[in-house]
Order: sequence, then structure tokens, then C-alpha cells
Amino acid sequence: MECPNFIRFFTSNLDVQESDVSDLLNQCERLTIKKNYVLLNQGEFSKHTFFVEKGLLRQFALNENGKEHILSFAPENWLVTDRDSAYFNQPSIYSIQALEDSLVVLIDQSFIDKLTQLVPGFTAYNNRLLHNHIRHLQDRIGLLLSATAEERYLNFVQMYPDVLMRVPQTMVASYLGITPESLSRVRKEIAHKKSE
Amino acid sequence: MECPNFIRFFTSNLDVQESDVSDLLNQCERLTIKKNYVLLNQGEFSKHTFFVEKGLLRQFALNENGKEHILSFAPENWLVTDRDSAYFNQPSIYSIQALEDSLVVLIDQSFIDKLTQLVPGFTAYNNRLLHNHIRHLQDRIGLLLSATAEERYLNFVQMYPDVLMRVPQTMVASYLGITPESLSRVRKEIAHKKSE
DNA sequence: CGCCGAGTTGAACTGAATCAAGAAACGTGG
DNA sequence: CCACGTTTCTTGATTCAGTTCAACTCGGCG
Repeated sequence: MECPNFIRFFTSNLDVQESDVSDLLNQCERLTIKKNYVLLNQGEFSKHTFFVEKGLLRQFALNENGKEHILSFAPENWLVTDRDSAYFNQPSIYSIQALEDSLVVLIDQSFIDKLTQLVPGFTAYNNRLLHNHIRHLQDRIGLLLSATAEERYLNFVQMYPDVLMRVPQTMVASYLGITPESLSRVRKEIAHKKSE
Repeated sequence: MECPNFIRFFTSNLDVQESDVSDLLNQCERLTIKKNYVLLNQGEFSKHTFFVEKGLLRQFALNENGKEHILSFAPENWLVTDRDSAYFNQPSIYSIQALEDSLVVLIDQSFIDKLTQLVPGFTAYNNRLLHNHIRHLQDRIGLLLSATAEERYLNFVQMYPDVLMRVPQTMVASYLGITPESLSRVRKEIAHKKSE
């Protein structure tokens, strides 16, 4: 079970031997999961970060009123963590589920520690990932605060054209914070504009 | 010009001498600014992180349509950074402005580096701050995706009772992503409910 | 005293939600 | 490979939360 994406993810931006990462990878648990399989349920604990080698995951929550909203999609080469659980010993707010048959690598703290030891630049790299993630979340907040459903959808199309093609529209709607019906109408409206 | 909050912020959770932090503080620029003073303008660059020793800042953006939205409030003991500018060499998306007469400490990369050198646990602490920040942003996204104006306001009241008392309602509205008029009505509604 | 910005209130409007019903696409087993 | 049930998408009618615009109140401050 090869994991070329994983190897590339940790070697391409870091000064480290492929063989070293490969060794570390071999110490990690790997999971081949079917579409719809739930890796982590809301309320459970997990110290793992999931690296998506192949397939597509989503991280989502059900709120009090039974509405579900999607925090993130994670296609190949993405990392998904439940921070509440992994770093703050709190039950997870989000569930993590496969939207396609997937292959994920389970990373834990010891992997991070070993990589930190092995690669001088890793801490900085990791920090950079976190800062980038923060920027991304801030952008999304900005959109939610001041963009219409249509603008948010167009932004999504531009940012994640790949994901768009791989998930049902319902889920895109849930990511954007609108109903599937509204998304359908928004799309119709856009198509209509284009054909003029 | 003493900065007890600053000292406490970096000593209380870290295994480091007060005198060491104090020395580092003395190498940092400090700014005493008046209400409404703009520390950073949208589009500018700044490699600094601002630590709020006293007073209150806000981080906000004006979008295309001239609408302003507030990304964050920063009262005493908060850190504010423009990540685009500080870590990714991009012009800042957000402006940073004082909402009260304030005293801020300007932290730069060399401060971080020195503290990292000096205090073994600092990297982990810093990481923890970042993860916590991410959680916070995720929570906000969750609210924006599925809570009503009233629910968002009540959440704000609970989370930031202090800020609530210190800023004009207009700004709270802008943080929540609603108009000042709507906020006024929401508050009226809540008061009405309580008096029953 | 008079101005000015912040907050409130009202009336009309609008973007998106809801509810309900069909149509299309999809996968699974015979 | 087709038939059937299930999920996904579309469309329509109605409702509703929140916006917009405009007028008015209130408290502070020169």
C-alpha cells in the first residue's frame, strides 16, 4: 500500500530524505475505508490527524436544531484534525466521514515529534501550515459576513473546482450555509446570465 | 511605561524568568495610541504582531461594496496579527485600529526567535495558541452557518461581555454580520422576552 | 443653546428558507 | 442489462428573517 502523496507532502517542502519519511510512514496506521464510513463521531475523542492519501473526507457537525453544516472538505493531500479532541482533551464537535472510498494515514503526536527531531525546518513548516489555515478560515468568515449566496458559490467554484465535481450539491450548499433548493436556484440564475 | 500584562502573558504559562521576558520586552517597540488611531491600513505591510497591553483594538475590512466587517476585537492581553502581511508577504486585507486610547507592544520575528531559544516550551505554547485560535474561528463559522442573528448576539454577549460594554453597537453588529438596525431590534426582542 | 453621532422605530422590500411535488440520476440486485 | 427503489436535483408557491431607507429621539459636548 503505497502512499506517494504522503511522501511528497512531507519531502517536497522540507529538507529531509524520502527514506526517512518513508520509515516514519511505516510506523503510522493506515486505513482503507469505504464511502460513508465515519472516522470520528461528534462527541468522541481522537488524538489523530488524518492525512488523505486518496479519496475525499468531510468534517461536519449537526447542531441543536438538527441542521448539518460542513466545516471542511478534504481531498487528496489534505490534513484533517479535530482540534478540540486532539489538542484540548474535549469531545469533538465535528464528525469526520468519507465521501468516497479513501485511503488515510493516521498521524499522531509521536510522528510530529519524530519529524521535529529529524528535520530542523519542520516546526517552521508546521507553523506555516497553521497560519495558512487561519487565513483560510478568516477568508471564509469574511465571505459569510458580507457575501450573498451567489458570491459565496462563485467563490467556491473558483477555489475548489475539483471538490465541486466530486460531491453532491447538497453538501456544497451545506458548506456555503444555504439550502440545497437555494443553491439550485443560484446555479440556474448563473447559467441564465452566462447564456446572454 | 510598565507592561505587567505583557510580562504575565509570557511568564504565567511558560517556564521562564520574569527578568528575561522583561529584557526582551525592552527590546520591543511600544506605542501609546489614541482612540481611532490606525495601526495598519488595508493594503499595507507589517511584520509585527500587536500585543494589547491596555485598551482595545479592532481588525476590520472594507469589501468591494463599501461594507465593513469586523474580523476581531482585541482587548487587553490579546494578540493581533495580519497574517497575509506578516507571514505570506501579501498586502494586508484587514486594517487594525484602536477603539480606545491604547498601549500596544510590537512583537516581531526576532522576539519569537529569542523566546524560542530561551524557553524550551515556547514552541509548543505558541502552537497551542494557534490551535486555539483555529478552534475559535471554526466556532464562529459554525455560528454564521447555522445560527440566527439573535443566537449570534446572545453568543457574543456570553463570550465577550466586556467588549460588549466598551464598543458602540454598530461595531457589534458589524462583527455579527447584521445591520445596526437589526441588532437594535434583536436587543429589543430579547429585553421583551426577559420581562415576561 | 444647538449640533452631531449613536440608537431606535416604522414601513416597504428582498434574498433565502420552507414546504411540497415532480423529474432526473444512481446504484444494486435480479 | 434492465427494473426498481433511493437519493439528488429542480421547480413552484408561500413565508420569514433581515435589509433598506427615512424619520425621529436621546445624550453628550463644543
